[in-house]
Amino acid sequence: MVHDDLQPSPPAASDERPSDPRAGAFQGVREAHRNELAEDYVELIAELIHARGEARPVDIAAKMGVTPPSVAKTLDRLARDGLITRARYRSVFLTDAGRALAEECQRRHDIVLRFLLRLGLDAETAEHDAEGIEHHVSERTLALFAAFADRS
Amino acid sequence: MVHDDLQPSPPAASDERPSDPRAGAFQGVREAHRNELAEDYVELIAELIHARGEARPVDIAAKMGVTPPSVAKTLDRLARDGLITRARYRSVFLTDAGRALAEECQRRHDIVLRFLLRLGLDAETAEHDAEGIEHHVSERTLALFAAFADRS
DNA sequence: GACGATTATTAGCCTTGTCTAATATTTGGC
DNA sequence: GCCAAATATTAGACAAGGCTAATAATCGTC
Ligand SMILES: [Mn+2]
Ligand SMILES: [Mn+2]
Ligand SMILES: [Mn+2]
Ligand SMILES: [Mn+2]
Repeated sequence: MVHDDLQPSPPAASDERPSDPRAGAFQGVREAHRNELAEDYVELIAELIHARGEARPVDIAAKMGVTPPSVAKTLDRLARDGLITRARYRSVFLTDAGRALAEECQRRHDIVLRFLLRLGLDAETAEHDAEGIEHHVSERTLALFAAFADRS
Repeated sequence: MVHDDLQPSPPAASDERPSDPRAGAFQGVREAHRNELAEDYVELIAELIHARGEARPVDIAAKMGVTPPSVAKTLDRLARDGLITRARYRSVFLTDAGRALAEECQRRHDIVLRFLLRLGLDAETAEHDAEGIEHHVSERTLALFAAFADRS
């Protein structure tokens, strides 16, 4: 027996837990939530820079509905992750990676929003729901949303 | 000057931050995320009880894709919040409140899922996206989803 | 250019939600 | 009924993300 493996192990599957099919969906949601705050921040920062020429913590705090210290801590994480650059007491800038992410998020946000409006939702509810839904829409779903939003 | 108020304060608004209109959307998303895990758990517990007669931590862990200790800690919070009852080393039961929440979540999950399928999405992606989207769908949006899913 | 108001940061606290390692309990097979 | 395997719990670590209070820096105005 040259290489009698003896493991009746399930068909490989590197290092996951038993992984009920359902588990994959929940893991995907947790993954989305890990990226969510960064996505909303870079998107907002891009908008502030576009609208006012700069993104200041005080404005980020007002738009996000959190306190300035919460913004400071989050910005530190974004800088650590290479999405922004910042100097003490100065406004915030996007790195190339941050700008790329922001554009991707803006595109996705826009599609989801237009989709909800097209479905017949009022503007305020559409914006409210889009802010959460956008992070849980696969590329495949996004394509269907876009097609529906743009249908004649 | 009997009662010269001197506060040019904004039109009341109890105790919120300056609250850009946008901030409300983000606050709503944060609120949804605070309820999310409880919702997924009670929904899953209800399903396990229906399918197998009981909800055991080991099965919850497999379906959620997390470790048993994570389940244990979450179940403690659910018990603290009055959604389940449990005895050590025994399976888990829903309270009336937990059962009510589970039914509400099942209804919502089902509508979102049927909507995505109706839109043309494959089953696996639909289930994946629905697991996240369901927590960010207002009652108003849900009604539109249901109408679309059930349209002739 | 000094000074008060605004803005930013720091320090420190708290909860949630994940994990691993160790321990306790239950259960099924003999 | 015993014992090993399966299951559950506990202990403890850690990161994220929110907060308040205190401090530091900047800015606008005179
Ligand atoms: Mn968002
Ligand atoms: Mn879910
Ligand atoms: Mn669900
Ligand atoms: Mn979410």
